Amino acid sequence: MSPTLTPLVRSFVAHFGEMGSRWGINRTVGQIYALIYVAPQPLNADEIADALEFSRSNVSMGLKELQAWQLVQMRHQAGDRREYFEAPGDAWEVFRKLAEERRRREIEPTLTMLRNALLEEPTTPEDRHAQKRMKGMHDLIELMTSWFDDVQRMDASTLAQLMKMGAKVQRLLEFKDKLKVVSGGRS
Amino acid sequence: MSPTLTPLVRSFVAHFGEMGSRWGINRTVGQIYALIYVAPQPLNADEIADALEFSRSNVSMGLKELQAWQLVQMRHQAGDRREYFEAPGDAWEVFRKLAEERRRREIEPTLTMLRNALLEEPTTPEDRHAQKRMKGMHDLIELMTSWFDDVQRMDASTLAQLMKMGAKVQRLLEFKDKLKVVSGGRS
DNA sequence: TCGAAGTTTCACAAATTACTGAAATTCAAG
DNA sequence: CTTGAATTTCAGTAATTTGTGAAACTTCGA
Repeated sequence: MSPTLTPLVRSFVAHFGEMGSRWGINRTVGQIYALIYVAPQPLNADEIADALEFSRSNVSMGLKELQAWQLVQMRHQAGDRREYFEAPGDAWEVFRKLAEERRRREIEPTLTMLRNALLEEPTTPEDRHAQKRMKGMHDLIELMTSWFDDVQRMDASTLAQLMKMGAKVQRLLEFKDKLKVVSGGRS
Repeated sequence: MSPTLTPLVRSFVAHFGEMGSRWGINRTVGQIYALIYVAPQPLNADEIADALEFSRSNVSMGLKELQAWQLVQMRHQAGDRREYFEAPGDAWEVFRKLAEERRRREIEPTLTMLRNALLEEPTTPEDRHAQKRMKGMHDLIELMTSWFDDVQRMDASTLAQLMKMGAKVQRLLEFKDKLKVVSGGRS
């Protein structure tokens, strides 16, 4: 990191580097994102390589990965052929993208594997038991992800409202059930 | 993996090995968990080492980590000094544990860093801008995690109800708002 | 079409992480 | 206490992942 970064930015960037591995991205990628995130204006690859003292190609790879995650977007500036990068400011959108990508990488493959495993005809008692367990895992994941789909489709204000309600949503649900009982409806 | 495993179990275990790295655990740990998860009865360390063809110490380490994640529990069997391990069957509970642990490792450190950064007095325009961005990140994470706390505190049936409703919860919220308007209440 | 500015690829080096087996430790029964 | 089965630690090695710099490639303007 070149001395042109302020200590505040420097420590933010360093933290993202350290956490990167826990988040499934590498150090470099984390730091590049952090730098772009706090920068007051879009940065180009050279500025990033210079500020973080990374090799130019490393920055190029990192930017490519961040674009795959849709965490940064490319902009062009008038009269400059270079590509500039910035981090979208809408935090909700960022969260949504992260969750979506993570799901694609960390959940979907497992769901596919489980579905296939459940199609097999069990041949032994062990397999029969194993399939029961797999079914349990499969059903939970399916429920969670389809709920997540629903939540993601909500607009930000509904979501914010839901979140701010927190556990109070429980009371609302109870209330709803009471209404149904009184009017003789069913779920 | 010894030939005593059926192909079904074998592929389940192999999948957890491959996915392990994406989930922030290592291959060995993933495979050990998978094996315990589908096993019809608790297993001891030797059985695991034998079935997966891992060194005994590797299994020992892996079990230690799984216990730290609270994904397996230890049992003792009468007249046998060895420790036997099994995976809790309640999938909700497993999910809760995973989420909690992940939060502790992946979110809390960042929240702490952000809180500290926001206490600093900005000395330059760049820092002022950087702090604004950090505040945005901080607030979102805080909102998400506190909502998560709320959700976790709900009992399983409320949660299941909420999830099955999915996007329909939006209608319920709108309904609630209408009631408030009619009765002159406020949020 | 040429060349300059920019980006990407690739083979290798460096660093990190995972795994092993021997040695040390723990623990319960005799 | 002593013994021995079981578990854990640890240092060294193996494997994987990450980062570099040179070279290849792309693109756009003249």
